Amino acid sequence: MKPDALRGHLDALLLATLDGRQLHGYAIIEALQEGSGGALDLPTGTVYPALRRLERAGHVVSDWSTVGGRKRRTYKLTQAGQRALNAERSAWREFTTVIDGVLGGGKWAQT
Amino acid sequence: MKPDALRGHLDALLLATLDGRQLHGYAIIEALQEGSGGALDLPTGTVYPALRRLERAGHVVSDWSTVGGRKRRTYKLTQAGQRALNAERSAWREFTTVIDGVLGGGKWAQT
DNA sequence: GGCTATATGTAGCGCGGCTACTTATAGACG
DNA sequence: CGTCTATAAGTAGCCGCGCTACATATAGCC
Repeated sequence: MKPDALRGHLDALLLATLDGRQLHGYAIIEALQEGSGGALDLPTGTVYPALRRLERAGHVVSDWSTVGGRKRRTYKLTQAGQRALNAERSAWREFTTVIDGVLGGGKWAQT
Repeated sequence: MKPDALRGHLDALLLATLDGRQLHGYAIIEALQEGSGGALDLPTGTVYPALRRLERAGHVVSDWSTVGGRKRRTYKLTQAGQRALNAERSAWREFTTVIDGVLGGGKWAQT
């Protein structure tokens, strides 16, 4: 998976991963690995700044906790984040429809 | 359609647009508009540099012609470009499968 | 002590799509 | 003729964001 492909879709992935549950950053990375069958292995330098952006945007909120001596910053969606997730999902659907149409429609399109 | 979403997928769109026919840059932009139902309206500052990148990469070749007093640079796929298009198509399929899985798999995934 | 896993974070790079602009011709309209 | 639109190609430079490469810290195992 070329890295550029994620551009503009990372927020959707993070919001979707937090949908209905609260996770800390490290767990989000693992959840993304699992949920993608190993295809997504996002570096911390990608995920942590992205989470802070989402928090600044008001899409998620975070709480600190300590589990087994290790500090965790646990994130969960806000209402605005839930709305943003819905928007991201429909934007994704529209996006794939458009690209699919162009990629497939070259030769064997019938009107 | 947010501009970032295209990142990393523009080459696929251009190659697919040139699949089985030869077009000049301006016509490619129009073909993309048509083929996407108006959703894609790429600025020339996006398309022309991208075509030159594809030519440097050996995926397309261009020929100059003059039609109605206007200069046209007409592009067509090379064999390498055709192969690249196939690769882009399967990469796209894989990409959408992965993202679809994460975006959809949040709550109602069953194993 | 050293290694791995867990956990969070930052500085700075690099690239590619976009904005804004330039150049040029044909044709329509008044 | 002057102006406007459509057609056609191009460049300079901005900007955002995912990535690389670090730094930091604790728990647990050998």
